[in-house]
Amino acid sequence: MCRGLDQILRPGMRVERIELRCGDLREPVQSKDLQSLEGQKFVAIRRRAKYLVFEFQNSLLLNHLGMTGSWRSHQSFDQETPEPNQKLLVTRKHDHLLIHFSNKMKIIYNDPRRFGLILPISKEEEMTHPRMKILGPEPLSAEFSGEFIFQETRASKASIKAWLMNQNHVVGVGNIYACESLFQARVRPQKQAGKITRKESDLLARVIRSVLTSAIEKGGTTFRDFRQADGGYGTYQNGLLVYNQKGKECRICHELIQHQVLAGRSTYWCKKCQR
DNA sequence: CTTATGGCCTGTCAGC
DNA sequence: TGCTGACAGGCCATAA
Repeated sequence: MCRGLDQILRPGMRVERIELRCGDLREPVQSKDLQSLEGQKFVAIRRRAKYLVFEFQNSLLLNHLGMTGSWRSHQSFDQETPEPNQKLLVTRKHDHLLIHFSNKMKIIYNDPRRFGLILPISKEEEMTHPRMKILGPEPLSAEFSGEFIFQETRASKASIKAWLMNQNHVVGVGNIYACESLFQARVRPQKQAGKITRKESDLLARVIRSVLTSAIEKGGTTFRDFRQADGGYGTYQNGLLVYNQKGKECRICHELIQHQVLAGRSTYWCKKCQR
């Protein structure tokens, strides 16, 4: 999503108007909270954990997609042939926020389940905001290593899967990627985090990097309505080894893939390959 | 303090 | 076909 938006948004584009249609998201947001963005130039977009960070001249807009959030763009005005061929702006159900730029480009935030978050903050707050400061290291950063996992899990009585999915420990590892990583590292999701060995920690760090890198390359995992900014689908679901594979044969040992709800989330594993 | 659970929402799918 | 219930990639308030 970040890459898709980066292709569309150009530094210097000015926000003409912010149109909030529904502020009833994870945290309520009101039009007046977003008003100061109007008139500001767009600077850049980046990602921190599962948040998109829109950087403008004087402030930031954080956006978490939750489970079903997505952005698409709309060029409502054809510069070459203005009046007669003007494209109508077509909006859809669950379009909650529209950012209108002065060059007639619009980006539209759509989120059926409204688990997403729109949060305007100042540039100074990026590191100190309660939602930001609790976040663990990026899994693709140097800070995230086998040593890190081993040290940080010593006192934990939670399952390794719950530990990995806790964004305070390491960010970006969601349910699918936790299942897939644990399979590749041959570690059972139910294993107590504090009992993970140093060797398992090293392997886990390596496979998490490779799983996430591969998923990013493939544009993510699409099941139902998760889309990229261009409306396309990711293809990571085609290579899933355990997630959503209940009752199918393990690709390594042909044992049937197990399923249970662990820490409230659907969990898949191979009882023979994973110890 | 840590960990587990239920709930937020709407849409989709399988099964009847 | 239409209905119902289960379930969904995240997170947080609350309970234990």
